[in-house]
Amino acid sequence: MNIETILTNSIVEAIKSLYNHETSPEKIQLQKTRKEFEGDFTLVVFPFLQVSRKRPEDTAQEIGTYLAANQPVISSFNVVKGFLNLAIAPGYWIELLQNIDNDEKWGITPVTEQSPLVMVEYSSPNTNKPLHLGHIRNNLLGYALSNIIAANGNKVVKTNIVNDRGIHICKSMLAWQKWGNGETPASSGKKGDHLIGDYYVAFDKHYKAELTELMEKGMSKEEAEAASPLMAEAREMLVKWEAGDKEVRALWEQMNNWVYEGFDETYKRLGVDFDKIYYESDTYLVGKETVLGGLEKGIFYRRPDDSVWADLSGDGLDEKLLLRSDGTSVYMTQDIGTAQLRFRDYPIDKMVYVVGNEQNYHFQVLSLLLDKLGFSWGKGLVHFSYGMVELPEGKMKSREGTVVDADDLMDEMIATARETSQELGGKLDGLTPEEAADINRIIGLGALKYFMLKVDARKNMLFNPKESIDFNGNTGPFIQYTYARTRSIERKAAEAGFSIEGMPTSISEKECSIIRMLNEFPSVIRQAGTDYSPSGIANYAYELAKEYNQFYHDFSILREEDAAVKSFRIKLTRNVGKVIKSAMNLLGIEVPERM
RNA sequence: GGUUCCGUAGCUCAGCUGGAUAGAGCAACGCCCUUCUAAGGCGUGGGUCGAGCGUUCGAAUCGCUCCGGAAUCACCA
Repeated sequence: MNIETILTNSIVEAIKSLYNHETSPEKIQLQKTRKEFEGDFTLVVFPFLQVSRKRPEDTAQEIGTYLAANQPVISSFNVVKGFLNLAIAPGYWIELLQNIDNDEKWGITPVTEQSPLVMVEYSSPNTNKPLHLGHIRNNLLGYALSNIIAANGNKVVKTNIVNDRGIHICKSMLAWQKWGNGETPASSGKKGDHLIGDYYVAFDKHYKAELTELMEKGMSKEEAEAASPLMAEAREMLVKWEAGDKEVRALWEQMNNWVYEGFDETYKRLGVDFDKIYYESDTYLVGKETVLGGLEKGIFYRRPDDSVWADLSGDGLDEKLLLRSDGTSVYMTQDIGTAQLRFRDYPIDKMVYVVGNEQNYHFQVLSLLLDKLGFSWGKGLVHFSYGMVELPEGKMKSREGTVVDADDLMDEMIATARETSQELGGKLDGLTPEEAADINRIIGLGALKYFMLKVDARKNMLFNPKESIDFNGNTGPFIQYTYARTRSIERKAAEAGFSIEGMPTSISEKECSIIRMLNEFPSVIRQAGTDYSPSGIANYAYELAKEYNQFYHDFSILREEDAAVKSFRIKLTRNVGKVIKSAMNLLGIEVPERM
């Protein structure tokens, strides 16, 4: 049984015995004792003053005396104002460490046949430009979230909806036809997604030039936009695409495939993956059917101009367009279609959408619409809404060239890790160039990933490419470094043929504190699964690493004379490593064996 | 204007189901490598937790009002 549960039960018992009053375990406020006080757990006694009818100090003293006499796990206690600090007997901590050591998957809830199925959608790129910094946050959050949900005993299906159709991709296609001279990823050496992105930019450049020209001839901006031949061509291409024009479709497929090859490379490098990918070109028609079905059932209504709408005023929202007057789909319709397909493919119990907070309203509406259409998980869908990544200059704007490209950023991170390794000197001696490169990759990406994941996902975050990423302090590399140390200790203990001989009779406060942290891990995972909070795991990993580094600095482990103490410390080290690795795995951050 | 979210140290962020003197890291300054990894450890300085009112034994945390910032309210996706 969990130590906190044991204490809580004893406290309930104490209150009953001392004051003849029944309390429920939820009312017991038990917290970690703060560093400046002595003890492991602290009971706040203020809530019991009413039943004890005594001063806070006296009440705490009474409860403490009772607990010390009746609960063998408690070795001593002290009272500060209304706070009862309880110290746990070393023997119990030692036993706890043993239990943790015996559990290979400490904190992870196994998945069974009966486990609910949670589908997590993330990434959701457009196929007209490469992934950027915002996508990185999305991908890392989505992947980490999937791991956390799985660790809480759910079946997880990771999914990606690719926005592969629409005017945006037509723009790239048109530009490529006009100015591409048949350029391919192979001929140019460019990644496919970057190649297509370049043509998207080229379209915009020519379009802008065209507008300027038209406006110089005296047109207003609106008139120029309407008259632009380039835009007209793009729209015409979209119409052809919708009509299934062979030539357009062939070009579309070829260009999209280039993009997918590029995306795959980026995803692989980022360390994220998907179980099932959906394409909007497959789902948008299904969405239209579903909406028309809803229209027949009277869930939606048709306006005189033939457009189809949902009236959500009963739910405190506005009316929402679902099909344009020309019968074509809008964004919402496509999401409904995607939901429909997914529901056919999987027995979904819960759906999680990892999408930026600019779409909060969209998902509020989607939830209501899906519910009205009869999807059991519609009402309970989770929009995991994350904040924007901002640059020192403000928001990223592709037109102004202030986007931070995902591939470039990863390159830079790895290069920085390499430079730092070299500066520190001797770090990667004795390794092959391949091994060293791999460690630099792990560290560089670890820094990036941890930086993105440690902050509360809901909040907008600031990313300063020059200053934000550091390798010291509260960073991924610090945690990785701590892990590498634990592995080094383990290796050396193994080389020395060290065997476990007995257990110490007393342990230091720092050691108690570390075990208390290891003991917390399952509830940290549970909490992160409840709040959908990767940052909770990240901050925990940092705290644990910091605690261990202090311990490492102050205590000798391998040079300890007493065999029992030594084996205890090695075991502690091993489990710190195990938990750090597990936490980092949940976040999708690799951890190096040495660095 | 309506709705939602955010405001904590110079900077980046924790802490938020109410609990002790509000914590880290970065940046600045000062110590510690003959020791299992110094990507480390120790120390110093730095705060009216946006403002005010309320709830109570107790508020960064809960409620209300205001001030600042962001997102959204499209026959765009």
